Amino acid sequence: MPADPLSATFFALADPTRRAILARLVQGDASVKELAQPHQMSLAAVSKHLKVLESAKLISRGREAQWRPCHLEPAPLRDLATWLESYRQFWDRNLDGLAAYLQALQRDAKKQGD
Amino acid sequence: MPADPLSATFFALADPTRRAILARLVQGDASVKELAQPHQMSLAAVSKHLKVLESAKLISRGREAQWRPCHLEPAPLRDLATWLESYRQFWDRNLDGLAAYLQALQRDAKKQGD
DNA sequence: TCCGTATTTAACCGATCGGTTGTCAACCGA
DNA sequence: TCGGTTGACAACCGATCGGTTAAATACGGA
Repeated sequence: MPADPLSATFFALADPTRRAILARLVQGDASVKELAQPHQMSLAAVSKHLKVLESAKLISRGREAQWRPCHLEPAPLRDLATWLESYRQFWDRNLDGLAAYLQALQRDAKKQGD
Repeated sequence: MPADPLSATFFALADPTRRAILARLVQGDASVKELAQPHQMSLAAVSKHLKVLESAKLISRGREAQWRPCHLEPAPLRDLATWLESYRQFWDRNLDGLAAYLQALQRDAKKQGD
């Protein structure tokens, strides 16, 4: 796993299985077995993916008896958004109407959150 | 290189050298030699990095005599922003004041663009 | 205490990564 | 036409990736 945090974040997200796990965790914490269920691979493989996500601090893990519930951590995603922001000016300059589109997306997200 | 576009984008960005190349390209197109100059590695290595960025469609390449100028392409970054948007609701719920912070960042970027 | 469930670890595997060196192709200018 | 510059390509290398199977660990319950 890469040393610098941003590389670790990008690396962790560069795998569909790991992104699917994150997407699942948006809906709430889950056990390893629960996270593994949709994927046709061994539990050990999923455990490895979780280790990658944890080392990138994208998830944290609790302890509940023999379960190790996974919890989504927003900080690295926020950092990623900050990194992306430094390019927004660039693509705003090149793609008209995108700003408005993203603002609309944000509005929708806000509404859903209410 | 990963098959699906989003994985390819994340993979390409999970390397500091490649991100540095992108950052340089924000300021304008550049030749391979020019892009290689700040990095202490062979030209061939940089050429490989450019191939990764190109296959992820993060850059495109022109032809000017024996030069192959590199050009930053915004589309994958825009797609990445769209992917991130689906998590904004999540971290907005968890980190107060972040939305305002990002909106301020956006405003600043807008101003700079004017 | 022994059993079952949940999860991690270890050892292994083929494929790929990120770098190297060496060679080759394309193009310009003298 | 020849030399110099720019860049790509191939072959190679050690390290790491993403998966496997098998064994070990941690915990609660009967």
